[in-house]
Amino acid sequence: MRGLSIQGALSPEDKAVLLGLELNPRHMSASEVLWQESAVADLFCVVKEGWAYSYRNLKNGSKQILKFYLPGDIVGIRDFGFTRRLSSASMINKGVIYPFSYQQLFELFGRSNLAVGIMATAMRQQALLSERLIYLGKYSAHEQLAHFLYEIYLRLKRIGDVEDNSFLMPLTQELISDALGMSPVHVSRTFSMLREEGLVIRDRQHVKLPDPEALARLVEFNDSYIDELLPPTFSELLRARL
Amino acid sequence: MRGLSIQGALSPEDKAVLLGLELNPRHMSASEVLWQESAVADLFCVVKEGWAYSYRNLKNGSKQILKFYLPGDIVGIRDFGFTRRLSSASMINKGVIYPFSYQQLFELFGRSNLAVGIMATAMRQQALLSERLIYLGKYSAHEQLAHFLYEIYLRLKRIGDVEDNSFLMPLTQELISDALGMSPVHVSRTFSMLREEGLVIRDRQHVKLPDPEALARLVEFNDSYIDELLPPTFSELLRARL
DNA sequence: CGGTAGGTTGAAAACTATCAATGAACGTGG
DNA sequence: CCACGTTCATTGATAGTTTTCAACCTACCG
Repeated sequence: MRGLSIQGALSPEDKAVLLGLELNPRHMSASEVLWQESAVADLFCVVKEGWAYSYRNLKNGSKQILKFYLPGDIVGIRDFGFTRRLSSASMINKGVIYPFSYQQLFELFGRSNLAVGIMATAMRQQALLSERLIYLGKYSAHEQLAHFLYEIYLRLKRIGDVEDNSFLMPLTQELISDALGMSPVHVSRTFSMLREEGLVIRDRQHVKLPDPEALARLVEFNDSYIDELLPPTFSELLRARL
Repeated sequence: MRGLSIQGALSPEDKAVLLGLELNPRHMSASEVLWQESAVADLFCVVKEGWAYSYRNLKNGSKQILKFYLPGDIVGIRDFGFTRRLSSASMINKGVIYPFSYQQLFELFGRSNLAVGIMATAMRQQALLSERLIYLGKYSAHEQLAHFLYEIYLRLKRIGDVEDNSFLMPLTQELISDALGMSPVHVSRTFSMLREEGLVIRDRQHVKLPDPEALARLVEFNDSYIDELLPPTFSELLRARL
């Protein structure tokens, strides 16, 4: 919050809240893990010394790093609004971190449950962005396009725009190519492959996924980030305020 | 906020705030631009009908799409906390959107300037993620690594860990390869190229950028997302509350 | 002193981009 | 209703980038 302080934007109450936070410096050794993906998400950390990084382990054995954290950075707000961690986090070298619970973050938000909701919504968007990054980094065009289509399918399904595994997708292959970072020509070829495998049927804007589960298996889809429900502990806290 | 409503987590005040928002549906035609990158950022939109997308125009003439927005999605919170847009946004087909000003978002945050700060911090992280996505998608290993190193350089400089254009980077080439989505072997080769061009000198963890400006030109670095200052209008609003 | 982790280099294979040509669908105006 | 231009999609051939596999080297650490 140094930025806000510099700009004189913190009220006495804000400052009191900040100063009232218990600082429990935790000394970390090199390579020490902060948390593993799918662990329960209940805190974030400010890095005081040392470097850290967040990453996702991939099915092919490698991993995709999402971000490096330098001193002063905050690790783990990305999972705010989720029940479980979407990615692992680990130290690179030895250092010191200050953990804060999401509950403390709640209190920082004051009385407004709406603010919590907005924050959670924003973090959900970031989760989608992270997933795309993961696929851009380490997967072939084939898996990327499959993942992309399955994501669209789930998002449309959530708002009731999927019927009989079919939906309307007003995207040209050029737009898709600009999203997935490949050439339009290759998008076309990849669509052909998916069609030959019986995974995707497409006629102009009409897309049908005959076997969504097969697609999901192909891309190992983690659909927790599509789900809009807040974790149970969140709901309790939010209701407790009413 | 449907999710919060479902969970019964909204207080009467929250609901009053929501219902008090003026809804000004705006009808958009296909391909109509919501905003261009580096335009002043002052609002976000909820998509009611139609699809939209946010993207970044690249120097090589193509563009990288960051996200597609479906009905119910929120376009443009990503720029909350920035003076100018980091990416353009545009409709795909025709549709309807509801614009809301960032000032309204402010008010949703209630009295807490801290909450605004946290939100802005989170959005800054998302901006970094977006930049990486852009480079993963459309740039060669050479430009990607250059961009990566320059980002680290700027972030370290901000916290005073750069001296004489040199800094300590405790990353192995394997970690870098996992971040940039390329093989460790290729990271090594790309480092060699940058060394031969006189752009990067590296000895184990010691990195020196003899000519940071040349690197910046190479990657067309947009450093606004590193900068931690909030836009002037923000500061005014925040101070007005004290 | 030897083991290990990290880095470099070479050659072959795989993947993807680019270029170019062709075809299908769609909207528009005559 | 048809002709036409435009956009979008497909296919083939070639070139370029990146990966993989392998060997080798160096610095560091017990």
